[in-house]
Amino acid sequence: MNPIEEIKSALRGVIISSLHKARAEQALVFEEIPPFVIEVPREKGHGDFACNVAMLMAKSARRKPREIAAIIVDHLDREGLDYLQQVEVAGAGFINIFLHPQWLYNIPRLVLQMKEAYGSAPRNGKRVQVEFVSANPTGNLHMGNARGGAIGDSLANVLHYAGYDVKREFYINDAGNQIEIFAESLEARYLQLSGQHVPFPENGYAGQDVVDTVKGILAREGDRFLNMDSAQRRQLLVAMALEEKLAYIRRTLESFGIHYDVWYSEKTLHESGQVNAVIEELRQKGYIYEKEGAQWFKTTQFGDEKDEVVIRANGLPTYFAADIAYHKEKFQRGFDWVIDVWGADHHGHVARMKGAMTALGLDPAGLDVILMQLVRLYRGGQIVRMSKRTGTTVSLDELIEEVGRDAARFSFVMRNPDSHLDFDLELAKQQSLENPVYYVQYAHARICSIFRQAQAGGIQWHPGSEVDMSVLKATEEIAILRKVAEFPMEVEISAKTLAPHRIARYALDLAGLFHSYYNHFRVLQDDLILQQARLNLMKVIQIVIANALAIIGVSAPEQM
RNA sequence: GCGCCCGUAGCUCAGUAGGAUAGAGCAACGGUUUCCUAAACCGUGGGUCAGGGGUUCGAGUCCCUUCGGGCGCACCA
Repeated sequence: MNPIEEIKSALRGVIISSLHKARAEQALVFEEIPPFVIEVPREKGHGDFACNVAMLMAKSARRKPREIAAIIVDHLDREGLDYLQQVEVAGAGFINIFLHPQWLYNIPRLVLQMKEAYGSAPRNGKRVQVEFVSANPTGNLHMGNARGGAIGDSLANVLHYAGYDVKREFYINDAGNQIEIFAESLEARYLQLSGQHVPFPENGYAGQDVVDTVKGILAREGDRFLNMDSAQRRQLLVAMALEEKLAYIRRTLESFGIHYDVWYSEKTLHESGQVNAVIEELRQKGYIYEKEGAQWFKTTQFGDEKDEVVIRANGLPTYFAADIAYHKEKFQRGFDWVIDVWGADHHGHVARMKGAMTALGLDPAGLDVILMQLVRLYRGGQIVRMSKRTGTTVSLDELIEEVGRDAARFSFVMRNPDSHLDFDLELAKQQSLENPVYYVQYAHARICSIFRQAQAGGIQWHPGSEVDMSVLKATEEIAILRKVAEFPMEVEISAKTLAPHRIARYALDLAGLFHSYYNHFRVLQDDLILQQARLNLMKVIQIVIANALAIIGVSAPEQM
């Protein structure tokens, strides 16, 4: 149920039949109707909806746009559409359509019926997987992971709302070169903390968190690893450390409001032979060759600048090889649509991955990658350097502790993933106007307060159909109803364009309309009919704000 | 050097799949409380949409180019 889309499609139908009628009467000559839009004009004076078809047809119909528009208006079947109030030709040839406000008075009933489901589309039967964060389990979660987590989780929420069957997945990089280095780092720290003078690996994980992990292991396990051979020692150390790191990652993300359906281990892809199998498949299709002892995948055939190694000269597969197997496996699991949320530093990987899918006979259009630009962290205007290796970073758990989950999530989701984000901790934690999350939450809390007041005053609220909404005649009230009507469309566009930040913007807009309204109109007042209608209006705003906040992953407090 | 992303008000950012007179918040200045929460509201000032060219009836939006910033260009992930 999408009120705006319904009206738009009705308008579209009426305009198309008007065009056909005009042609039948030889008032207009054209071959076919170009794809045109019915849109919501920015200017209120331009009507509730506007159509650009006349301008698009001008060339082929060899008439001036305004003439065509006038012909369309003349042939319009005004009886064919409810609520039609006025249609006029304007500007360069726009058809501006004004509707009777009556079309909005049914919206509250719909919202009150659907409640938390308002804005959602019927299940469409499509399965989509969103993989996000997938941080290396070798260190703390950083700001990039926080942004990816907020965006990925909200996107999953939006897609669910838009009718998809959504699964959230975390890919655990528990194999490969980084894990080797991690193991070496752990071993070095273990030996050092046991009093031995051994060098720390040049590219090792130098962060304090690794030291802490090893201290914990020493406390629990003692020095029993000292007498083992190095390979066994590393294996045991890394197994324990990974378990600890994963527990930390899971715990932190849960406290950020993120719950995964699947934690997928890279290691299992290697152990099950799927990585080797997919390389074999590519080899048989002629995409693999050997050079300097390594196995190369001809990614240049898919537009890459250079070919890519999949099996190193030492016989070990690269990350890319495992990722190919992983993505193949995703589609084997039956997902119609696979979405990855990656940091912008991985952008070079996208074309390769899609190329690999093409090579395997999979449709690369089934894969979408959201590349989010990196986060630059500030504290009171001073840049905070992020480095996983040196450990001088603010981790996600520290962010939640300092800024709070709601403010952090809202700040991340509010921004377009494409934007280079300057995140200032001081601003984000201010419970002030700098911080839009409170503005939205406050709208929700204020409405709750109105209902508490009503109850305390013995005012009965009658939700639903028996209330006459048409007493809401103020332009502010019409504007709110209209905004509320747009919510399902907003969800749909957000899902289609993979842009959850639109929901945050929408919530801000609606909260703004509410606050302004609140300061100019009284809900609880003597005119009982108006009071009931306004209570309904308030309830509707409350529901929509709560739904929007739920998508963003932010709480909707009843009191602030 | 090559590729991707970004450049919109003093600051942080929107800009609805190319539409009509480019918006919001903050900051600045001036107002609003006997009234459902002042974490709010109202008003004022503030723009060569980085520069240039092109496509189009119409460009912040698409193409080319210059400049500036970020990120990639490993037998790392």
